[in-house]
Amino acid sequence: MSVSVKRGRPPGMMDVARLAGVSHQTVSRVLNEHKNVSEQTRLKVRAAIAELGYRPDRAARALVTGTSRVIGVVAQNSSLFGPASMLTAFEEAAQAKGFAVNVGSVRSLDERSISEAVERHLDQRVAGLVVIAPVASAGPALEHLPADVPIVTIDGDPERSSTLVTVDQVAGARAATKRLLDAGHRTVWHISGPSDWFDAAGRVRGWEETLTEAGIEIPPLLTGDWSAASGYRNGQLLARLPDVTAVFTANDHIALGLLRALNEHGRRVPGDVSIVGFDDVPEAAYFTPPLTTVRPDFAAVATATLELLMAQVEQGPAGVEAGARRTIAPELIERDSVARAGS
Amino acid sequence: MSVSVKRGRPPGMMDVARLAGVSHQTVSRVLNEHKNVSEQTRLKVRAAIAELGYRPDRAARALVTGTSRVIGVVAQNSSLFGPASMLTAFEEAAQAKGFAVNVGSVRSLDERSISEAVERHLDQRVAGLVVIAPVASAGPALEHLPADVPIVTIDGDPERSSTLVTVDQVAGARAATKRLLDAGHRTVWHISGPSDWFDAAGRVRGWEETLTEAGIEIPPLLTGDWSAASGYRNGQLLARLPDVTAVFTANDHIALGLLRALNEHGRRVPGDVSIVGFDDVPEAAYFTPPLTTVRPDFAAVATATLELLMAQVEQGPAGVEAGARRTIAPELIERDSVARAGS
DNA sequence: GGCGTGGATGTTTGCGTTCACAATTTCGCC
DNA sequence: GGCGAAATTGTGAACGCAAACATCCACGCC
Repeated sequence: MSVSVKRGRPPGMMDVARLAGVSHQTVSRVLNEHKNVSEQTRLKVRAAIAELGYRPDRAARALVTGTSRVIGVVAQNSSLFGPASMLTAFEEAAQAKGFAVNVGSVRSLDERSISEAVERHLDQRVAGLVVIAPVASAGPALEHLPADVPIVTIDGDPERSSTLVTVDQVAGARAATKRLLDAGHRTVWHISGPSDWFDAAGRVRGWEETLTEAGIEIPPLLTGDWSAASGYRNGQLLARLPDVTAVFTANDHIALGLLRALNEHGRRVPGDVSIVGFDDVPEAAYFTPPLTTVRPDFAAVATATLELLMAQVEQGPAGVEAGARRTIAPELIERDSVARAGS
Repeated sequence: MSVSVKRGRPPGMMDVARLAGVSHQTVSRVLNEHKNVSEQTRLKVRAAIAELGYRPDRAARALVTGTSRVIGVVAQNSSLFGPASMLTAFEEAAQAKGFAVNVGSVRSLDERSISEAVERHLDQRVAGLVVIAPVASAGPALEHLPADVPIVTIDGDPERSSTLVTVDQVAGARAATKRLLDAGHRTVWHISGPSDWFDAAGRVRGWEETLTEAGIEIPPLLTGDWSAASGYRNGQLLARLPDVTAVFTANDHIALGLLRALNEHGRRVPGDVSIVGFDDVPEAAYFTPPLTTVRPDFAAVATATLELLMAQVEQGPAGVEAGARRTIAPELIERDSVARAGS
């Protein structure tokens, strides 16, 4: 609080240099932790910085270096649990590495919206881009962007050659389905997410494959939209089919809706029907009954994403390219919504 | 794709000016939509911009104008429904006004963490700051920042003189409590949020006031931490007290945990116990039974916040100061978790 | 003792933009 | 038909910083 001369502009490197009795370049060197600065002057400069309350101007730095320490994230603005969790997990990881995160949320995941969000980020000259693009329509939006901007896609199109981090939906779905089969159920039904989501598709595939491998005929697929409402709607149907004893839902919220439908129809969980969800939302342990579910490791996804991105940022995008990938295996969390068939 | 000469640097205003046959300043004028530019040159410049794929460099602009079009938001990184919803709602609103949003999430809401996050944003020379600071400990962190940075606090300390936007917790709690009383219950219990949260305190107060005004003695306060787990824990207790017939929970997740506890103890909702929650999480309608709850209007909060912030940004922080306030009234959403006493 | 070597510091330049001011053109009007 | 005001365009800074290059100094070596 020593000096509070209210000049128009905040203090710059020059001011610090003057106060410390050195050149502005020396100040710059101290800031960037160059070697070849004597301990003595380093201290003087540090003191001057503190006294003036000086902060380096990122804009000026960005201007001269041509790059910022900001990462742009494109995500859906809904409060869908998965994407939202990804976002905060990533933000935290980036922060630890000294990067700021710019969110460009998007109302819907169509090509146009995503393109616009990406453009906005490009305008800001972000150092890198993370796109949480779980649907096919997002692909084309990323086709035509400058080759030299580092980008990592989360839950994007496995077919495309981009750098990608995904949760292993298939493995998660297999674990869920297998758990139900192992409990002695003759077959397992599935309420899926929206069919244009890769996540949903992967979960359907894991379910189908597991059934097929067990030589079981695949029951009709029910389609939801991640919402509890869709779980309830489909549940109305399932609840009337007495031979339905095991359901794997594409996420926990669908499971919640299903739970209510089953309950209203007098079918007990897990007594009459066993259920496995996906996501492990924090409340899943307090559903009635506590939900057995599949937990994706969002922190791991965030870390992997950042690693891949940093590699590109540092080595230049050409260095790594070739579509590096990372797949994160989810984990089955056992709780009380699964019981042995006929028990 | 007409021109793709791979120069090191992206094209600048100079390049555009040369191509259009005008001065760089004219390009600048076109970009900033100055009057006094003839339609003809405007078109020429636009064409040149398009041809080169030119993007103005925000860093350079920020350098010279001394301000950016970026707003920093400090929020808790947890996936707590309220704060997360605020964040996305605000992001969307800001975007519509042409502002980018920089998230600085924070692990816990203590003074140090918040201070650090604020510092990070200040380093980035944000145009304004939004702090979602629902706890008292956050106050001091905002005490000593430069007077000239626009800042709006969401759900902050009502006692402090800062510019503030809040959900009217007291009114919401009153509505919830009153609803229960109107249904004929002799009294209403409450499971609160963490006591250091203003939101939680406000809800407690609304509950107490309503009871007091009705001449009812206030039952012991049970304290939770927003989690379903805490609802369950407190529910164990409540479930054993036969005279508990109405509970107002500080949020929907607590209600969910309570629901499970009640269920396990064979107490039916709403038959034996009526419940009202708070937040209206998307799944609340699919709890068993569907939860009557209080819905805060996050979009309205976001809009109000942005308005207050913009006023400061535009008129300079001095213009508005004096702690402008906005309070958003929540709405009671009737569903099936409340029944007449003794029915 | 001259010369090289390398550490410490200073000087200059330019990043891409806006701002303040200057220069030029256009046009109305008597 | 010329003069002033307004419209349009251009010129030269300056913003705060890092990179490249230049300078100075101390030290050790043959």
